[in-house]
Amino acid sequence: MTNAAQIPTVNAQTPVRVRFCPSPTGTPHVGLIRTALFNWAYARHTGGKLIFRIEDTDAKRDSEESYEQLLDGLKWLGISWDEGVEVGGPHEPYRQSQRGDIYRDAIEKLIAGGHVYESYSTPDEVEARHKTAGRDIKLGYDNFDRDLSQEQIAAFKAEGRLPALRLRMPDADITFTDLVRGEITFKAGSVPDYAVVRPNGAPLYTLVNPVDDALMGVTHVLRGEDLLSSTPRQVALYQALYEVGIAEHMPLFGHLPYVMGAGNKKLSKRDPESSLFLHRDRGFIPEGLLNYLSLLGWSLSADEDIFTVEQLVANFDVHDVLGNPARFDIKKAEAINGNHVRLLEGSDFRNRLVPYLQAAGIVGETLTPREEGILTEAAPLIQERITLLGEAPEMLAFLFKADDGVDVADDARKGMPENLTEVLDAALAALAPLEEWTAENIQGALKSALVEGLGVKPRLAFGPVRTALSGRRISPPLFESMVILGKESSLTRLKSFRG
RNA sequence: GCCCCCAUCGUCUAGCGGCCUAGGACACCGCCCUUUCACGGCGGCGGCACGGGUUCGAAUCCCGUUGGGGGUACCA
Repeated sequence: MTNAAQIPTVNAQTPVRVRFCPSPTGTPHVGLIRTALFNWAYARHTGGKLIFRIEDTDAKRDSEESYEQLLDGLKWLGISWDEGVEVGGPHEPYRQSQRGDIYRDAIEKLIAGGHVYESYSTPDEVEARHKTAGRDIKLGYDNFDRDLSQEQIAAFKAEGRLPALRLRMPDADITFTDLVRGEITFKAGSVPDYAVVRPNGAPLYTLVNPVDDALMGVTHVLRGEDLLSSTPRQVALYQALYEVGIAEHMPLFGHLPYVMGAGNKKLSKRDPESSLFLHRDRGFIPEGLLNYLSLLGWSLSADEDIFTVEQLVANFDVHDVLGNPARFDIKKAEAINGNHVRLLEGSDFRNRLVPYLQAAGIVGETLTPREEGILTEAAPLIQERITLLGEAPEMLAFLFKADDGVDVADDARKGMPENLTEVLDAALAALAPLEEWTAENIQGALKSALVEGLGVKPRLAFGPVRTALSGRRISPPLFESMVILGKESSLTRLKSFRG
């Protein structure tokens, strides 16, 4: 490591190569997705490449199901990658569990170059040494095995002990310029030699992540702030990798702020709001969720909160990302989603409702022509009334049900006028003779019969009709709903509600 | 303990030395529109953590304090 040539760094001319490299543990977390989004946006903005790599080096925690969910989530959101799992690329394979030979080769080179050494101390022994010396065990590894003599090593081997491999950290400050935080320096000696290979030969994340980034030519490492403190170790490893011919340059690092949950803790996997799929199930649309997520640490301009992913790509630059943690605010996320729902083209909105209607059991797996028709007419009625697509089933169910299948919610029975029966009778009498069943005619007939005729306030006049037809206190616009239902159904429901 | 990061309305943010008596959005509270609920419109509430510098001038630069967060693994 002495007098070694300094590793060159990435400059503004270097074509951008970023990567998203999750470990497949658990269901996709919105913080993870935000990281994927920023990497993707930066790649698209700069005309660079996004590599999608899977860091499944911990067999105990990784799962195939989680891997599938990652793919599902990314595809749903439209976050595409240029190299990686499924699409292939020049650096296959892209799952670290399949790259064992590559790591073995890197390890051999690092050993040959004297950058890593065998460490026989067990964690318990390190802790014990700290305790007897009266030091805090939180100090971490004590570099005990750094300069073991050949005799000591032979003795450990004779005991049958297997060594972990540790990177020899340089005895100098480590400085790098973070893309979102600026220059950061870790003082010499503050980071102990760290393990890169387990005693059983399995490489650790600390090794494989930089090795793969180096091999894949990654230029910008954009990742969560939780990895900030491991950066000096990676910088040191990169230098070693350069010296043994594996790395060509030092990437630029950018640590994205945490996505916080309630209180002052980061949004936990156990926190339901962290689940990408929960949001999808509730009816977030990709446009809305992506818009909201990109607002966590970044902003388009001083006064625009609603924007498209095209605008994001056109304007996104990591240098503009803020370093402070952002709280995930579900209310704001929903409000932004509502804006995007309203922005949807009518037929697009209508079609996106189908899976939610199916999930709620309102319609079957394939819609009947009649259901298709109802949906087409009803969708425009609720597009500006909902913020989440998942609200549609409750609002539209009555249109798809049989006349005798309408349930009346408790709160819909409240607030009925004293003369409920009289109102219903008058409504029936006014509607029955209508020849042209249009919203205008229905409104006119009801208004003159109830509001003007009986002198009932609009709220009390139309409330009973709404409840009779929909069974709900809240519904799509009443007269238009009655048109969709048709005259016969409307009158039938009015009669049966009258009892 | 040590190391590192962060600090503008309740929340997300604009602000990169004078355009700031600090702008927008969400939330909240009024009013208007109105067949319910929404949408939309108008208005209100509400913030530069604190203390020192630097400067003619600081939310903006520097230092410190306080507060919060993360790391300190043979997890990632």
